[in-house]
Amino acid sequence: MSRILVVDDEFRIRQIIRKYAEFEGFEVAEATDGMQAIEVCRKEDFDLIIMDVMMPELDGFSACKEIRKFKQTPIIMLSARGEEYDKIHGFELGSDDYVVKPFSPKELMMRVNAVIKRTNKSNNDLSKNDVFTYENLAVDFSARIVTINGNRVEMTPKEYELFFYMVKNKGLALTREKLISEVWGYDFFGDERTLDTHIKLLRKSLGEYSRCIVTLRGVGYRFETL
Amino acid sequence: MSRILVVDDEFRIRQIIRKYAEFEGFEVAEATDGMQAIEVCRKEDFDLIIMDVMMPELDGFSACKEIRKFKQTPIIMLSARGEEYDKIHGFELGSDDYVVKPFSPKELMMRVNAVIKRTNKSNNDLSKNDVFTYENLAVDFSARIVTINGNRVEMTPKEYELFFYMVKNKGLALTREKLISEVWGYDFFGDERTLDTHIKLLRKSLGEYSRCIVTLRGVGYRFETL
DNA sequence: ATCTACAACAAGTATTCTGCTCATTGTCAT
DNA sequence: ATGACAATGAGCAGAATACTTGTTGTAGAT
Repeated sequence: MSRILVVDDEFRIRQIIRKYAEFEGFEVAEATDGMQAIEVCRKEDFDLIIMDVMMPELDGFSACKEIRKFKQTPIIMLSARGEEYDKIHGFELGSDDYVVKPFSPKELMMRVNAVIKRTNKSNNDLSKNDVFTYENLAVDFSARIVTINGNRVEMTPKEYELFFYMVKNKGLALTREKLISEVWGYDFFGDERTLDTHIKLLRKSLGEYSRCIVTLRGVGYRFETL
Repeated sequence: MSRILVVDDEFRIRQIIRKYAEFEGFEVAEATDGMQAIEVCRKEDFDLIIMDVMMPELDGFSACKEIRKFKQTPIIMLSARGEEYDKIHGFELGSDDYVVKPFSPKELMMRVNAVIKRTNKSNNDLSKNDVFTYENLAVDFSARIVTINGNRVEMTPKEYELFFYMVKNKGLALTREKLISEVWGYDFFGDERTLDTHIKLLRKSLGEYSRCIVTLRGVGYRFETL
C-alpha cells in the first residue's frame, strides 16, 4: 500500500489529513517542518508528500527544492489562498499539484489519488537505472553482465545487443523491422530468418527465463516480466 | 502550437480565458454548450478542453463522457464552489483536472500548462503508454496486450489489428469497405464473408465485451463503450 | 590453423486465415 | 402481423502463413 508523508506545523491539519488518508488505505507518516521532512525523506521512501508552504524552520518551497535533489517523490503543496506567486513557484520547483487552504478533505484526497495514479503509470522506465532485475534475473547494462540465480550467463555480442534492446523496451511490442534496424542497423538487408535464429539462441541462453521473450505472431517479439 | 477549446455559456468567461490563453501562445476555439463541444470535437483535434460544468443544452459532465467515447483529449472542468460531488464525478468521468469558480486566470493557466506538459510527456517520452480502458477492459496498443478483469486475452494477429483499429476509432461507424481496406489493405480481393468471420472470432475473444462491437446492418460495425 | 559468431537455408511444426455452407436474425412491404 | 429477402453469424476444414529448429559454410579473431 502507498505511503504518504504529511508535512505541516499545525497538528489539527495533520490529524485531518491522516484520518482521511488512512480511511483511503494509505500509510501515513508526519513531519512538522521542512527540516524534519528532508531528514525523514532521506531515510525512508514515500509514494507521495503533502506539504504546507508556510512552516517554521524551513518553508515548503525550500524543502521541496531540497528533497528533489535526491528523491523524485511526487509532492502536493498546500498554500493559503492568495499566495499566487507561491503557487507558481511551487509548481516550477517540481511539485506535482497544489491545493488551496482551506481545502476540503475530499478534494485533497482526490488529488492525492490522481497524482499517485499518474506516477505509478509512468514509473516503469528504467532509463536512470543501469541494472534491471526481475526475480533471479539480473541485467547490468553498463557492465554488460547477465546473471541468473547469481550465475553468469555467457552471451555472444549479438545476443547481448538484442537482449539489452528488448529489456530496455520491456513490455513493448517490438516489430521485426524495429528489432532488425535497431540491433543490426537500418542497412541490414540480410535474411528474414536471421532474427529468429538469434531469438532462438537467446532463449537457449536464458534458460527458464526464455519465457520472458514472447512471440507476437505476425509482428515480432516482446520482453516481459511474466 | 497547442490548441485549446473553451466551452462555457458565458461570453465573459470565454473572453477572459481566451485572452490569457492567447497571451500564453495557445490557439483558442470556443463552444457555448455541451452539444456544440461534442460536434466540434468530432471534427477537430484539440490539445486540451476547458469546460464549464453548468451549461444549457448539455452539461459539462455529459459532454465530457460523450467526448471520451471517441477522443482522449485532456479536459479541465470548471465548477462552482460547493459542487463537491460534481468534482469527483468529473474526475471519474475522465477529466484531468478541475478548477473551482471563481478562479484566478493565473491559476487556470498554470493548470493548463501542467496538463499539457503532462500529456506531452507521456506521449513523447519512452513510455508511449498508449492504453485505452473502459470498465474492466484494457487495451494497451504499444504492448499489444488486451486484458479483461486483469486476465490477458489472447488474440490472433488479425484480431488484434481489427480490434485496435476499431478501438482507435471508437464511436465511429466503420463501413465494411473501410475496415477491409484498413485492416487487410486496399488490395484485398477476398471473400465478402471474411470480415464477418473475423468479427465473430473477435467477439468470442472479447467475451462479455463483445457487446461493444455493434453490428450496423447494411453498413459495417462500430466499437462503442455502452 | 583453429575456433567462434553469424548469416543463410531448409525442413518441420504450429498457428491462423479464408472460403464455403447453412442457420439465424433483422428489415421492409404487404 | 406475416412472409420474403437480404444481411449477418456460426462451424469447419483445407490452404496459407509464420515461426522454430538444426545444419552448414564462411569470415574474422586468436
